[in-house]
Amino acid sequence: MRIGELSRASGVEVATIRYYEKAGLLLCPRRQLNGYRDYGTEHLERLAFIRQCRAMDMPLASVARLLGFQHGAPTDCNDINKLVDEHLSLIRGRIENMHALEERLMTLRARCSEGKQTPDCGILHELAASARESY
Amino acid sequence: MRIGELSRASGVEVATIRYYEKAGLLLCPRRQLNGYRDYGTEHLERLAFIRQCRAMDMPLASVARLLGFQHGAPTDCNDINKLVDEHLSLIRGRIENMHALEERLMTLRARCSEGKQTPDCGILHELAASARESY
DNA sequence: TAGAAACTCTGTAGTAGCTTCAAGGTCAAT
DNA sequence: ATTGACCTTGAAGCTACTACAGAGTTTCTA
Repeated sequence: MRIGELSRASGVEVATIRYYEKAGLLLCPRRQLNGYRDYGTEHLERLAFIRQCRAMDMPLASVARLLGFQHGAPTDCNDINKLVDEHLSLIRGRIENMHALEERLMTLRARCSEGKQTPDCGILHELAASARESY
Repeated sequence: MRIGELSRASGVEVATIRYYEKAGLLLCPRRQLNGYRDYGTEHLERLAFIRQCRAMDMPLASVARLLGFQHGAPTDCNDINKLVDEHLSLIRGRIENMHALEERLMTLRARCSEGKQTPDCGILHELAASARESY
């Protein structure tokens, strides 16, 4: 399978596949006589695995660790649980942040209505005021 | 005021202040005889304004536009409202994503319990399975 | 069979928003 | 005199790609 086919099968862009190879996440495939990369189903599996992890916004370093667990010698899998737990709290932290942000933006947005001029814009005034309060 | 003092007053790191200057967000301050940057309160104000915007995760390009509105000629402020509205929907989109992610991670996490070995880890199996389903 | 289109290769640079580093100059206190 | 804290610049590193340049290969179409 050439890289374009792998790309279509996996839904991962060609350039990204090469990037993963360089980053050590995807094993180097053998080459055809013309130098083209020649992938097998094991590459597709691995790439799809990476895609699943990335869809959950895991950093590539974590994906690499999971791949290590998957293909390495059997170990206690507490580290895997921990990795997922930590990622979960990261996401939850972000959600909290985003909610606070949403609140802040809604309040801010309510400060200005249509048809005003910039010197009277409640948004700019609010931002400037809270800036002054911050120091 | 030297850069370290401005940094302490604003809560923005020295290197970041210089970065903002290079990026054109912060006006170049005059220099002392020894070449040190010499800031006034107007810089502190502006920097604090930037910090407020960044705390709401606005991209620097948007911050630059807001600064332009703040210090430029008076205009209709619909563009400001629009900028905030768009940022708000961006944040809301992210929140939705994050919630879906949280769900997915919780389900994933529930697949494995303590004291297992990697070949029996439900997390790895689940990830591999959904990878296989994806192509 | 010629030529165009689609594919592949490598290496490099660009993106956002910083952070860190290297190598040096300045200044106050000991 | 020297230590330590501060300042200067420019360049590189970070994440995870994406885009481009310039070249070679394969495949389709006229």
